Amino acid sequence: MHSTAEENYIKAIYKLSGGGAKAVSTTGLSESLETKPASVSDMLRKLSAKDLVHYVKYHGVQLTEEGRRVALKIIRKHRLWEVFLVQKLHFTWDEVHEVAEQMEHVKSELLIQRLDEFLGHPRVDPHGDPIPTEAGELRQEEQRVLSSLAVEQKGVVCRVKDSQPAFLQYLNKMGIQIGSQLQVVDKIPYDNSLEISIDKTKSVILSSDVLDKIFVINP
Amino acid sequence: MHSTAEENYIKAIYKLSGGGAKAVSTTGLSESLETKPASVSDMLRKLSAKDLVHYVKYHGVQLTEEGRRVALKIIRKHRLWEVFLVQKLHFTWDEVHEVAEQMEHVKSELLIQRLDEFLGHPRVDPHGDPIPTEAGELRQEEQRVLSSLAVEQKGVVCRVKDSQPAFLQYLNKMGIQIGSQLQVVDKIPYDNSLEISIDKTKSVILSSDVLDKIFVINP
DNA sequence: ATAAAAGTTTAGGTTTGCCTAAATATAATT
DNA sequence: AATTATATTTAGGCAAACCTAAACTTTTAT
Repeated sequence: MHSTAEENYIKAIYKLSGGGAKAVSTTGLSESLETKPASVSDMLRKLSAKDLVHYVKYHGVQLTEEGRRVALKIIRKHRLWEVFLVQKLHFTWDEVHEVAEQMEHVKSELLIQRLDEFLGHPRVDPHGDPIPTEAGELRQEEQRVLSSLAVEQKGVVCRVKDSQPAFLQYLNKMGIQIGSQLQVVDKIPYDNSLEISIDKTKSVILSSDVLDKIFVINP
Repeated sequence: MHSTAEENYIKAIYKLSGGGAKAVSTTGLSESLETKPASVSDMLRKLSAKDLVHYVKYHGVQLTEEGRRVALKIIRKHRLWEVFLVQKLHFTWDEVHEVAEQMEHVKSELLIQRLDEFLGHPRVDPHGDPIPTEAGELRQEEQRVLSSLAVEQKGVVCRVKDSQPAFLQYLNKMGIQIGSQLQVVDKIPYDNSLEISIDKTKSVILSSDVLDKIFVINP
């Protein structure tokens, strides 16, 4: 098994490299992890010995296939815990990160399987980022603007375009958050507003201004 | 804040001393923590410097008031997570410990507050052990053997004495688990068996053997 | 093309938490 | 009371993960 420190390096490399694609610099990592470059060099040598990264001195690191697998596992755990914290314990978006950062290192396959089940196999975290599958795949969902849905069509909120407090508060009042299950009930042709049902419980009318700012994926 | 290792020592001292009462030996701790006695001596010096324990060389340790406070906080976290794992994620009694052992070290006041709320402020963990309050108090519920209840009396199952699979499966079949609400319906003097109603729905006859292994607290 | 600047690695050191082996204190036995 | 046995501590080391300072590469700018 890997140490917490190792896991944090792997995760940081994954993020900085944009999913394991490009190589990452020592300084970049040291800034991201808030450690000194010398410490990073140290750790990269160790990770390289474990074949979690390809490391060429003075020329940066990249994740190996195995490293990428490990990264996705950690990210899966992190995002599932974020969903738990927001949906079940009513944390706000800004409160979750620090705690999820700790929970992601708890070791138990069964725990994550059961948590995933308990949460209803969510596909995005509270920030709208996709949750890797158990198999370690990061399926990129096709995102659509809510305004583009036809009557009867469904979608799960995955992203909002406007992050101003006023807008977020409005969504909150409506009962809409990332992960909410929406369905178009009716279309009002006069002003292109839509009647939307939220989580199969209540329904509201949203103006086309608002509809243009909400993105959904297929349920 | 305290390290995971420190927290584990504090918890072990608490447990071995029976709640912080008596002093605990180096060897006792080393066995309980699966480390060598020399390592324990080492750590005790450190904990003593932090005033978490009273440590007199060659004569054992005891928790200070502060140490006891810390211990109860950890135990509270551990037991709340156990409740979560069993009640929400459907872990079995034997699967919870290892995982709760890791989760108890996650640092966040808010997390524990919210978890407690989410679980409905449970008073005992899945093994029937009491959960310390947020204030750090261990209210000791009076536990009674089920066999000691008179006709009409009620109780909530808080623990069972026998943890062999056969017995647990039997209870499961009967529909009895920790938290079940029981009431004595009738007494059969011939063999001291009792007719017990379970969660106000059905009722069964339990032999005195079984009755002696089930403990309840006042509802 | 070469010197200066920036980035990276190595060398040597620290702390935490563990280890073994040796020394010392306490307890048990004769 | 003296000796043996057991428990505990001290001394010296090791690995992980960090640090600073110095050495070395690569890049940039003259």
